[in-house]
Amino acid sequence: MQEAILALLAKDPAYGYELRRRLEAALGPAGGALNPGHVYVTLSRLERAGLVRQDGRPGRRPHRSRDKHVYELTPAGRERVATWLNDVTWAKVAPVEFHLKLVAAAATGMADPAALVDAQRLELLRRLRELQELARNEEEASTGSLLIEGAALRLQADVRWLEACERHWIEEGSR
Amino acid sequence: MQEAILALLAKDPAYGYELRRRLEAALGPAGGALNPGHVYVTLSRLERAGLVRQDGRPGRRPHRSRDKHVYELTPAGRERVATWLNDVTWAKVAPVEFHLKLVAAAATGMADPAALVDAQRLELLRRLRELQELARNEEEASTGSLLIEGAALRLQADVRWLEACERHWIEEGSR
DNA sequence: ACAGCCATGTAACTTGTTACATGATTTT
DNA sequence: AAAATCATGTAACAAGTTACATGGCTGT
Repeated sequence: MQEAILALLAKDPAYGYELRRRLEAALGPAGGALNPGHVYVTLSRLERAGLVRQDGRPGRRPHRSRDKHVYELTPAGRERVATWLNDVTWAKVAPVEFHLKLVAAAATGMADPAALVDAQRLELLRRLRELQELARNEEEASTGSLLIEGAALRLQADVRWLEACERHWIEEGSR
Repeated sequence: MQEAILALLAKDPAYGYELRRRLEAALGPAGGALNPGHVYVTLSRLERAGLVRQDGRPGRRPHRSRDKHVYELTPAGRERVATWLNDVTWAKVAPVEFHLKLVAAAATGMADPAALVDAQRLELLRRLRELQELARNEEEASTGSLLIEGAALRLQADVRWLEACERHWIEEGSR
């Protein structure tokens, strides 16, 4: 979130409500809803951290500008964006949670691993269809559709992984 | 984390340090290190929430048991585990962050999208090799190797997605 | 005796998240 | 005039994370 807002401000100064709109636009329909309060919380924290400041020029805009609080990056903020852009960190991608579920199900007998895999696959396929639906309403080569494709590729990988889980846990179970 | 600890306790009662070991064992080398303090923080929060309680039988173990705090699930905790097992929620999987980087790079000129994609691909391929290395040291059909495969499949999907990013942002840029 | 692992915890901080309150402006 | 949208924020809590402090036990 912090980086997202800094990135948007790197383009040009803006006030909170618009940041929220821009963020939703940048993420497209795959991004999901966004609590409006969150933006302001984040902005004030960024301000406290000295990465962002309130634009000093008040009363500048003649039209619909009453008490909008326009924020802009400080030099420190700009540097942070630059660092972020060049940082190749990639969030951990192991599907840890479901893996734990299978382990727990097998160890406790509280659920059947095969049933878990089945239910999960149905859910993932449902999500894939949902994404296809979203893609259909999105312009062909928009940045939003690119993000949708990223999500879809991962989901497909997860579906393939579920097959591996099945082989592992079912064949294990039937031995 | 909370669910992870509850899941482990569903198998049988345990004390903090052992939970940590079991968790690392369940996740295998792909899970990454785990701050020991975290387990205790989580346990005390779970206790406050009434999902976990300290085993009432003290001095039970004749051997190396001095002041180990053994925790077990409460009925509420057990129910929570059951709910968790049957919940097909799947964490959002869109590669949002890198997408934002590309948008920001293109909009601000602070970085070259093509360079970002290249650097990122190198990093992902490096991680893939790392995973292969881990898999080699792991038993053939262990649960740990299954998790590694899940991570690898996602990484491969991400690499393919980077190619889509390239097509999108590079061809866009050269027009 | 000493190193190293076993074992537990607390204080402090960061981030995400929600619920709620407030009021201006625009549209119908 | 009412409803919807624009716009800003605060209080409070939940969860992850780290740094640090403490002391017992075990093998050499």
